[in-house]
Amino acid sequence: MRLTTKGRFAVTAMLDIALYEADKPVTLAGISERQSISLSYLEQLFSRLRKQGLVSSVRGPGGGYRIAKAHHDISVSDIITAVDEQIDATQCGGNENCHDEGRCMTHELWASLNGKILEYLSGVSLADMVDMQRNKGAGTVVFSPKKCGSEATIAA
Amino acid sequence: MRLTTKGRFAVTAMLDIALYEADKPVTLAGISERQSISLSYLEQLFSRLRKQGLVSSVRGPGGGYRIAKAHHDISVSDIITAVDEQIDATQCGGNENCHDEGRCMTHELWASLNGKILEYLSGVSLADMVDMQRNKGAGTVVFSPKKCGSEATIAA
DNA sequence: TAATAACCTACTGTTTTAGTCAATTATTAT
DNA sequence: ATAATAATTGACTAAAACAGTAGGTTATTA
Repeated sequence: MRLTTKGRFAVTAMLDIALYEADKPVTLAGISERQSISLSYLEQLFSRLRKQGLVSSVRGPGGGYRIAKAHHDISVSDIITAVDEQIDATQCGGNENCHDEGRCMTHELWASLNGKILEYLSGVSLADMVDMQRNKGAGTVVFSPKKCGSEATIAA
Repeated sequence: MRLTTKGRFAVTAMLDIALYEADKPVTLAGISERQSISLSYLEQLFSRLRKQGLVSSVRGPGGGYRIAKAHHDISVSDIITAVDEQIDATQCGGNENCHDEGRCMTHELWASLNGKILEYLSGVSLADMVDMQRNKGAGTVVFSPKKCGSEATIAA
């Protein structure tokens, strides 16, 4: 998988909108200032976020961006995949470059890891992040994992 | 975190040794052939694996590499950190580049994800991989996670 | 009609990845 | 002794990805 500043900035920016959006949409210039992220870089990111339907835009003065869905319907993995365009740890996509028979020896390991990461990131929603941010300094916050006991089962 | 072919090749190579090591140590040339990994690239990787004490080397004819510890005492995360020299998803290491107050808004999220990944990768040992590889085609293999219900608890 | 702000495309410097190449050192078999 | 083997070391490199910059266009509102 790929976890870069692109994904990190995207999550930060989405959280920023979720926190500051009220009657008016939030401008990229505002996000840029508050989070110290380059405006042009934000534009690139939001081009993708908009195409994936995560945000909606309003042009002209007083315009900006809004979160396009309910906050608990957007997961961190949604945001990262929107800007990073792949969240895959296998690299041997479909038993391509493993010269022997089919998939490489460690294929199942990476596929399983991939599942773990995705399971976690898709279990944290924008709403969770907002709650966490608001409760900061107020004690302890717990990320709630969806369910328990989901072993990585591999069929040979 | 950083998950590249470097780490993948290292795990594959270690597994190869674990499978083929008997009375004789295993040569890099042999690994190179079986796993189609460049010999020179393997040399770089094993330089680090040796410095981390994961393998021991024997020079000269009949020489090669051996796994230096018990197979169940080497985890996948040990191997990856040995060659990749960082397994960190935060990037703001110690509240450096967050201009406001201390750590950035999403710091806890990445730290928590980091913990998840590390928890999983350190729970899979070389011995597990060997078992899995030997049991291949014999049905279903399950990676045993250490324990259950380990929520990501974040103190604000 | 002027300001605002999204939108789009192309370009760029730096770092990382994934190696290659060439030489050296230690060990064993002949 | 010496030749072959195999680890060990260090420097170098092409290509890709990352992290932006720059400059312009379009739509909307005051």
